[in-house]
Amino acid sequence: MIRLLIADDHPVVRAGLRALFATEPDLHVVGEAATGENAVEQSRTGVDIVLMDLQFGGGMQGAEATRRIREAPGAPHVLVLTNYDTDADILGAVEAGASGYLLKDAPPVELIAAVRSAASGESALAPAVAGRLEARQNSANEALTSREAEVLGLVADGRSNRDIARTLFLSEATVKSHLVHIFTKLQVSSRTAAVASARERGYIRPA
Amino acid sequence: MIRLLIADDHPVVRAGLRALFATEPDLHVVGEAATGENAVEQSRTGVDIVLMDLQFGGGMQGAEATRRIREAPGAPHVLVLTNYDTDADILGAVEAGASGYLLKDAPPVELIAAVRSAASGESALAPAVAGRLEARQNSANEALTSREAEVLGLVADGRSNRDIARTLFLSEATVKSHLVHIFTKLQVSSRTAAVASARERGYIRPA
DNA sequence: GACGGCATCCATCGATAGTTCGAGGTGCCG
DNA sequence: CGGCACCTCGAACTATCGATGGATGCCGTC
Repeated sequence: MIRLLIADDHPVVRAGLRALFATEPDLHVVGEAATGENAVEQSRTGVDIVLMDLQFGGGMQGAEATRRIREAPGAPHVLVLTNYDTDADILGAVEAGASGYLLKDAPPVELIAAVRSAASGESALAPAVAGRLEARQNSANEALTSREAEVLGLVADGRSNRDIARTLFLSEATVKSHLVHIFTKLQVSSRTAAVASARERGYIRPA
Repeated sequence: MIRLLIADDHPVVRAGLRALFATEPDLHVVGEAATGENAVEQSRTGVDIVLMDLQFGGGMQGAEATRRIREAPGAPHVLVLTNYDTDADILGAVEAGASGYLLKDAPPVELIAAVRSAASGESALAPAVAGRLEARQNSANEALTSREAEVLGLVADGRSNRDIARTLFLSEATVKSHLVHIFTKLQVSSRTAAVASARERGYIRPA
């Protein structure tokens, strides 16, 4: 018997997961949480698996909640279930101690299988997700330095090179220099393409 | 008796909606569609309300599907049910002929109420959404034309003016002209700033 | 039908961004 | 200490962008 805790701020999604697991005799949904804080609390009450959404309307986010849940001794496994497969999200979740990462549009069969493997201690990464993680490892050399990320962040806000230079107390030449490195690492050739690429890869917050 | 068609590419969400409406004796889910195309087909089979997601994994998107559904004589009402409340999405859905616009994190009660009002021909906009629409009307002077939005979308993907020109079969000069109008309306002075501003205002998809 | 308003289209020219070299300074690590 | 990675800057050059100004056609109004 596997006891499940569902943590998602969407009532509809919670109902869907509940309905889905109702068809499996050995899976029992023993709790629902609509916030990250609530999920952490309920995870202490004797559950085997936490199904965790990464996005919550407000307050603690899924990654942080996952970290807190995993801190406790004998903590349940956390299976992250989210909409997006951006690298930043995935990496954040895995670093926080998630045993698996699934997308919400995954077929039910896959979802149920993932719960069972997580319960037996195995890692369960959706194939598409696993591929991305691997790709990221292979191209880890193209990670931006903190200074480059800082510059890129300002570029994403629509600031000009001169403007960025003044903000960071640099010469315009230095800003351009950083940009050249950014372009190379992201394999693009303009600032707007760099921003687009960075968004895709999850280097920049979506909104 | 109200017959419902659920159109969403997430199995979990479909199950959740089904479970949710199962508690209401007068609401009957008579079909599910996982694609926009499928939703259009099934809408002809005698349903009263279509619950439509805007985002689909591939193929026809929700707005286009809504438009096609509403084209038919005696077409069912379409209730858009989505994750985001960006202006672009809302306006697109309403223009396509949606009777209502709800967010997926809305409480079930609100959702069920919306279905009933839509069935009786009323318009059902979530309060938060209605506010945004009104705000948009007030500042309607800065609304982008469809051509401008098209250009801006390509700019946000990091494409160059020449590239955009070729894609839209225009001269580069025309693309620049559209950009000038976009800049004026958004009160910015560079393409990256335009993209940043458009994101803030919800003219562009978050991810 | 003359009119203004608007969306779409185009061309020229100064301003900005990006390239390509160069180089000096720092801090870290084996 | 000698590499190495990172941050910093300059200067000259080219490509692209953005500003300015003008053209067309469509639509609704009076």
